[in-house]
Amino acid sequence: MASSTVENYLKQILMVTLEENCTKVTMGKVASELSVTPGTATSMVKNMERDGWLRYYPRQGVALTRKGRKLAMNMLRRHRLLETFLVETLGFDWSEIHVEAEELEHAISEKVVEKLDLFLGRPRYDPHGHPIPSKGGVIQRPSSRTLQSCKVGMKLKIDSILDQESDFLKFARDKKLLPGKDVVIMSSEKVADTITLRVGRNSPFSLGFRSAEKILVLEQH
Amino acid sequence: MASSTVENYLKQILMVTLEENCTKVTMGKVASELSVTPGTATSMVKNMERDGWLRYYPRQGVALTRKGRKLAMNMLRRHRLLETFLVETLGFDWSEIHVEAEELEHAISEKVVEKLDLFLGRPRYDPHGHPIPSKGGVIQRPSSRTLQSCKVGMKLKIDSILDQESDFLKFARDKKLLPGKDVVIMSSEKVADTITLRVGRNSPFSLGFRSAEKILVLEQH
DNA sequence: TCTTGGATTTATCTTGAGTCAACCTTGGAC
DNA sequence: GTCCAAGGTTGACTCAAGATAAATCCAAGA
Repeated sequence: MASSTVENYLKQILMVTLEENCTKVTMGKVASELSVTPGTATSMVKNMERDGWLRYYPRQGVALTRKGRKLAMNMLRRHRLLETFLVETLGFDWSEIHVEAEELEHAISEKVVEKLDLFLGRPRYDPHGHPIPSKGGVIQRPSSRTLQSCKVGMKLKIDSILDQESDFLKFARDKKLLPGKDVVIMSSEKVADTITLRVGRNSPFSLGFRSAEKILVLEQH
Repeated sequence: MASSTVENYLKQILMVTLEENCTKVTMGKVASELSVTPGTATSMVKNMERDGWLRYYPRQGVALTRKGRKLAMNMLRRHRLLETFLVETLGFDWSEIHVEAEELEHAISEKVVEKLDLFLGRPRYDPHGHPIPSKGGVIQRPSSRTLQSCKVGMKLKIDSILDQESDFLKFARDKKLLPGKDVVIMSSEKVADTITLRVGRNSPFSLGFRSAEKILVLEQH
């Protein structure tokens, strides 16, 4: 059995490999992602290798084993199903569910997850627009790209928001920057480090590159 | 913040005080209830006194403080609301929910509890027939008595089942021994340690005294 | 070759919860 | 009154998880 700390390590490592589309995650990344010192990350990771969760390549990074990936996917599944439940069923606000789910995901059993999935109608996406892995650990990621990487004039549809910060999510909601919405890039100023965009028929507004990186979009054909 | 161990101690102590209708709970009881050695119970309880959860009277027992009672009631509330949710909403079976709720009750936040309560329509009783404490920690206990303490011929209504054992609950369900059902005591054999009873119009069956003690009933007028 | 920044090692800490076994207390039985 | 058994208390010790700090190490680019 994995402790909740181990579960967190696994989930975080998986999220990095998915986001950066790589296999190995560096120790520095692991440490910062989990807010511990590098030393802690190294020793923790060694124990996790001993328990078969991942492979550890000294000075290079870690890669999940099949077993590790399976549990990590499962954590993601639990997390996203819980978030969906909190919003859809209990009427929570988009911006406050992350922390709650973070707690519950370690306590909820496989059985309950399945019943919950069924009850929610086997949703494919959580309220942030993130895909929910299937029971078997399969996750579909459409070929989305970050908003910041797009050119002026492109017609896009918001795919998901790569951020859990309550403040940012509130801002996003205010600006109607929500999964599924149509967006057009009005201008992009490298010098000013700013992208101006318009969501639907609303008035245009600007976003820093840093923030634009957190928005995943799909091209419209 | 209380650890989940402390939460368990509190809940268990509260349940004993409610069941036995007393104020002080002896250390032996605490130890056996939580399946630890007496020494462990004593030292744990001392820490809990230091943290203001209860009063410890050496060689006599412990009594919850207001703060302790409040949290303990809250644990009961969470537990019973969760059980209700698991049965009513997710369609779990009566007999398998205890363990699940036991885990979740430590992870669920106040906010979520409130939303859940609202979603369930502020239920007063859980699936076992146990009253659910209100947000303020008030619990109504009707003047119920154990089945085993009743006389032959009495007309009774099942109030609740004081047991969480999956096996016993399954047996109870098979025999339609459920909260709300009408029961008549057909005979009671002290020598054979047996009570024979009939639920509704079903065929009579027998129960050992030990088991009969676990059934709370209300007298019918 | 040297430097430097990330990675690793090692020794150490903390905390929470538990055991074991020796030792007390106390409330009846005689 | 005395004494004993049952139950309670104590203290020394264990154990497992995680974490840190600081010294050291390594590899890659100027």
